[in-house]
Parts: sequence; C-alpha cells; structure tokens
Amino acid sequence: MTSLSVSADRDRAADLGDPLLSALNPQQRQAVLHEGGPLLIVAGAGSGKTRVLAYRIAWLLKHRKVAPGEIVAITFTNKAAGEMRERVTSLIGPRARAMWVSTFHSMCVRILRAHAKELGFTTSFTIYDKADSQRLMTLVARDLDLDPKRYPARSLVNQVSNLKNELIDEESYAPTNSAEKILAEAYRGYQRRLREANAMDFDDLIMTTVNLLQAFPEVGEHYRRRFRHVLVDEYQDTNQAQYVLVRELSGGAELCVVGDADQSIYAFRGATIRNIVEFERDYPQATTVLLEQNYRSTQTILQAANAVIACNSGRRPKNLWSDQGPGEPIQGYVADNEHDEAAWVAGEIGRLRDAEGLRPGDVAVFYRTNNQSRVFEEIFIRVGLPYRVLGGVRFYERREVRDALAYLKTIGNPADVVSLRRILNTPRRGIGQRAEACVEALASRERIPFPQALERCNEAPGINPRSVTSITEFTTMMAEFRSLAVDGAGPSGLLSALLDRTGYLSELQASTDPQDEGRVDNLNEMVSVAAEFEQQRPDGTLADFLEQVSLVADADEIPADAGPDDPQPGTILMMTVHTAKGLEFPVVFLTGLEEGIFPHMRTFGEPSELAEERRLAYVAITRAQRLLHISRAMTRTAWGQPSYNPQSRFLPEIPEGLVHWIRTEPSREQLYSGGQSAQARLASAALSRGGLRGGVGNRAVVALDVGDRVSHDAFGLGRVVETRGEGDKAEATIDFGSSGTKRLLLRYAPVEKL
DNA sequence: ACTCGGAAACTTTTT
DNA sequence: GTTTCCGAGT
Repeated sequence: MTSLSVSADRDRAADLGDPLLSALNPQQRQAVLHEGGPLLIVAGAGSGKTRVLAYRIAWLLKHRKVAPGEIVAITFTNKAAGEMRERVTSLIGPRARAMWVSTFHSMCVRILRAHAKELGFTTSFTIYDKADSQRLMTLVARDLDLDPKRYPARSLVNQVSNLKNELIDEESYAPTNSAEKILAEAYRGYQRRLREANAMDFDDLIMTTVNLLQAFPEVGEHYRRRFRHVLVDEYQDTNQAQYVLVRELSGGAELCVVGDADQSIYAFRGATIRNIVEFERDYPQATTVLLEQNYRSTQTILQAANAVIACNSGRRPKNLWSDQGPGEPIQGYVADNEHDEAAWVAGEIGRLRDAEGLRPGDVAVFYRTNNQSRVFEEIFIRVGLPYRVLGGVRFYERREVRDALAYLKTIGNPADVVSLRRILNTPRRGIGQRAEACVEALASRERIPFPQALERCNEAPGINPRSVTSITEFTTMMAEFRSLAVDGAGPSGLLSALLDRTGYLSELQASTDPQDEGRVDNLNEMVSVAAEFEQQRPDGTLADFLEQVSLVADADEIPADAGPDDPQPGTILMMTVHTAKGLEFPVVFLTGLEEGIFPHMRTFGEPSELAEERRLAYVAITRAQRLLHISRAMTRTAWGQPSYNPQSRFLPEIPEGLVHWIRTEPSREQLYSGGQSAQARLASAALSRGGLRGGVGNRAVVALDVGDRVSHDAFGLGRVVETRGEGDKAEATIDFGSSGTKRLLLRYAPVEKL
C-alpha cells in the first residue's frame, strides 16, 4: 500500500470519527485498515503488535461487517490468546466472544474433536505430552528389541517429532539408510500404539488436522468457507506443519500474519524462520507493513539492540527507534566468578532501591540456562531480597499431579495404556514388573490390547495368583470410577473419590518424607482447579477438563503487571532469556555474557545456531524499558569444575559509548590487592558471615611449562600445550586426550604437575 | 518387589 | 555439582 492510500485511509477514519484509529501511529493504522490481499506485519520488539492485532479485529467487526464467527486468530500461548480476546472485548464488547481466538493446538483439538470419527478416534481421545510420548516410545523400542543405548526413546521421539513438524507421516517417510530404517519402524510402531491408545501427541494435533483438511475436501471447504479472516501471531515461530495449516485454513480468507524474524528463537523446536522471511514469495499479492517505532525502551537500549542484531547476515534491515530520549547508559560489570556476579546484581538492586525507591518487582534477572539461577537464589536469600524463579518444574509436571491426571485419563479413555500403566501399581498394590510383563505377554499372544489382557489376567502365562487378585481389585475399582463418571460425577468429585479410594492421599499423609506434605497440597490444588473448571463450564466433560489441563501449561505463573503506583514491592523475577520473550521490565540484568554460556557452547559449530543465539541476545536486550545491566564472570564453575570463559562475542558488538563499565577485567595489581569485587565488598560489609565460598580462587598456582604432564581431577591426564600470563592470571592450554583440549585458569583449575 | 548406589548426562521449551 | 536412570542386592 502506498503512502497516498495511507493518508486516504486516515481521512476516511477522520470522516468516521472513530477513536479506534487516533491511538495509532501511521504504520499501525495502515496495518489495521489494510483490505484485500495477505498482510505481513513486521513488528519489531515493543512496537505495539498486540495492540495492532486487537485493533484490526475490532475494526473488522465494527466497520467491515465481519461477523465474529468469521474470524480466527491463532497464537502460540494461552496467555497471548487470553490477552487478545480481552483487548478486543474491551474495544467492542462481549460480541467478541464468538470469535475463535486460540492457540494452534487448542484450535486443532477443536477441529479434531468434531471429526474424530472420520479419523478413527473417539471424541475423548487423550493428548500425550512429551513424557507420555517417551513412555510409549520406550514400549515400542522394547518391542523392536532396540538397544536403548544406541536408540534411546528420547531421541526416537525427538526424531519422530521433527518428521511430524515437517508433515512427514509414518507412511510417507522413506528411510535411506539403516538408522533411518530403524526410525521408520519405530515411527510406525509408535503411531500404531497411539491409535490403539486413542491418543495423539502434541505434534499429531497439528499434522492430523492438516491431513484431515486435505484428505476430506468437504471438511477443508467447510472451514475455508467459514473463516473470512485468519490472523496469526508470532508467525516467525511457526513450523512447516503450522505453515501448511495456515495455508489450508486461509484459502478463502484474508490472511494477516504478525511477527519479527529477529525474535525467532525456537528453531530447536522446529520453528522455521523461512516462513516469515519468505512470506512475500509464498503470497505474491502480499502487503508488508513495518513497525519500527518502539514504545518500550530508551534510545540507548534500542541502539544496543539494533547494533547487536545487525551483526546477523541476510536479514531484512530494521531500525527500532524511540522518542523517549537516550535515558541512562547501560551498566556493565566484569565479575571474578559467578558468585561475584550475583553479589553485584544483588548489591545493585539494593542500591537502586535505597537511592531511587526501585521496587524488586520492577527487576528481572536473565540468564541463558536454568542452572545459572542458583547463585542468584543463594545471594538473594542471604541479603533478603524477594525473588521468584520462573520456569522450574511446572505444576502439571509434578509426579503426584501427573499420577492423579493419569487416573482421570484412564477413566475417561480406557484404551490409554500409557496412563493405565503409570497408575497400575501407583500407589503400590503388588502389581510389579513381573506381573505386568505376564499381562503384556498375554496381550501379544492373543493379539488384544493391553487393557483387555488386564481384564483376562488370570489367563496370563506364569502369573502369580496374588498378582491376579491385585489386578482384579484394581480393574474393579477402575470400573467403579467409570460408573461414578457415567452417573455424572464431575472432575473434582472423581478426583477426590479416587485419591481417597486408591489410598494415594493417605499414603502421602502417613509419610515422613517432608516433600510429601507439599504433594498433598498440590493434590488439593488439583481438586480446586477441577472445581473451578466445573464452575466455569458447568456442562464441560471430563475430556474437556483433561484437554484444558493438557494444553494449558501454567495459568498464572507471571504475576500481573503491578504498575509504578502499586504499593506492593513485588518480587525480582529470574528466568531464562527464552522465558523472557514477550515480557518487559523497567530494570533488566542480563548475566553470563561469556563465550560458551551465551552464546552457548553447543551452538559454536553451526552458523545458523549462532545467529539464533544473537537473536536471543536481541530479545534479552529489548526487554529492558529504562535500565539495562550486562555482566559476565571471568571464571564460572561448570559441571563441578571451574572454567575460564572469554567475554561473549555479543559484548563488543554493543557500541562502546552506550555502556558504562562499573568494573572491567581486573589488572594483575587489582587481583593481588584483592578488594574491589562485589563479592569482597559484600563480605566485608558483613551482610552475612561464613556463607561465601572461601575455597574458590584461593588455590596455590601451579607453575607449568609447555610439555609438562599434569593430572586434573575431572579430565584426567594431560599435556601442557601452551602457557599464558603469570601469577593469579596464569593460564595453560592442556590437551587431555579423549577429554579434549582445555584452557584453564591455573588459580582455579584443580591440576597437579606430575 | 522394593531400595539403594553408582554411572552417565547435562541448552533453550509458548503446546 | 546435580539429577536421573538402570541394575544389583536384600
């Protein structure tokens, strides 16, 4: 669209006098008003993407005579879907409820449930998550007598997942070598078992929907006729299967996709950046709108982000800008080690709190990998700063919760063998491996499904009569639960009944393990979740409940935005950079900027993976609104051994003038004089006693020369290849043979000269 | 049938 | 260093 027509649109908006448009900048307005061909909105970080999507939908409903039922808006997260629905509702009222605003996966479940029969499933099919899939694949691999060392179930599941993301089903997969032939066999066995279990895994939800739309033309036609507008959020995160799904759905619709190639950080899950990069080739009639004005950060922060991402080659140039002015410089810190880094972060937060009333809730700490959170937790506890770690073990991944859900799944879908086998002997009721194997043998001999073999367990060859009794008791109990469900017991009633009747709850309550107390709490929470579900959806079925639980990772992990006037101090949020995507914070600490950490060691070999690490850095930087801190540690304990890491390549990519370095790489004199580090200051300030690790960094330095043979606690025997520096800074490059060649800072490395 | 101990692994994870 | 999984022992 030309700028001429933009101004024409603006005039029309003025004519209409609609306040919807006055809150938008010209590019945003163009995106909202665009009519006709496919639309690509390239939305830089913080450029008001969600607002544009919501306003566009509101505009469609209000001014273009589009009915809510003719719109489908697809997101990746439930949170994004919820936010979008809420924003549209606040713009145009409750009419918005008839729209389809959902995640890829829940949209697909909705379609699949409606057509389950055609596909050979019942409407209450079970959705398997990664853990379920892995258990199922373990069964398949055992069936095929695969060596679990050479073909771990984990790896097979991942490979199958990749194939499904490429829409290659088990029939069309053409193996070309022996390893692939094994994979093909595993794939077929896995799909057969899924069908027998009346279950689909996450990737099936997408692939099967595509197959459905393509194999049943009248079904595809139905949805193409229904949807006049298809909108897709975070388009850079779509994989091949989702790409085709969107194509199939939008055949008769106006398509609008929003995304930012520079924020594509999920390639490892199958997302392919090509979908957004090649949008204009896929859809030659496409119009592209570029949103570059940022409403989140200071110009300083944006300049840093722009400079770093510009180092990626082959990208569409984009220049984020802000009218907020330069703001404060970025604060940089080079720490001695990860404890010192954490101490600096803690000290800085304390200082900002005292000096300018910063609330902990305004602060976020980012790191590349989860294990980096520990040192921060330690120091925050010690100095008394309130914090929360995002993204640990999730509620629905806890053992007791999964057990309870497995009961519900087995009740709702008797064919679900993975859930059935999970609870068969949980809590312990004397049905061990031996008994299970006997039933399994019966199943394969009679060529009947496992649940049926369980019913006929007395026929199982070589089974212990005591096991038969236990199994009969178990199957009777499950039948009772099913009749409870048939008689109208809701999920919460069923849950309470089974937790009680199975003895699961009483076993936990009787336990002396302190962890089990929390498990009881979690199960109570589970019952509350179920009760809440019944209240919200009185006619919701057990399958509906299980669907919600399977497709909603965690409802409210991130506390609602408090806002600057909130008297609540809030808590510091700690998370990986991946988790931070889509969030924003007044003050951000981006930590661990070291080669091997960020960018991660595993990405070194692959330029495309390094480019993704850089995008990750870009995402991290653009989360900061007002003040960004960046830091790195000279040495860091990894896998129990200290290692020296040079600065991250991303650091020198930030223009020098933007960063104020509080502390740089210490000179030798400073190292000798000891002081100056945040860790040392914190220790001398006597914030606590005894907690600081005295051992680290105080090792006597071994004098080494090239050619010396050494022994290392972890790496074993090695030979010195090169030495550099002296005193506390002395390093040596040592070839450990099969353990690889390492560069070690001798002050820290546990090496002995032989 | 269960428990304990040693070996091995070990990025990121919206569904 | 920490966690997870498998196998041997009780």
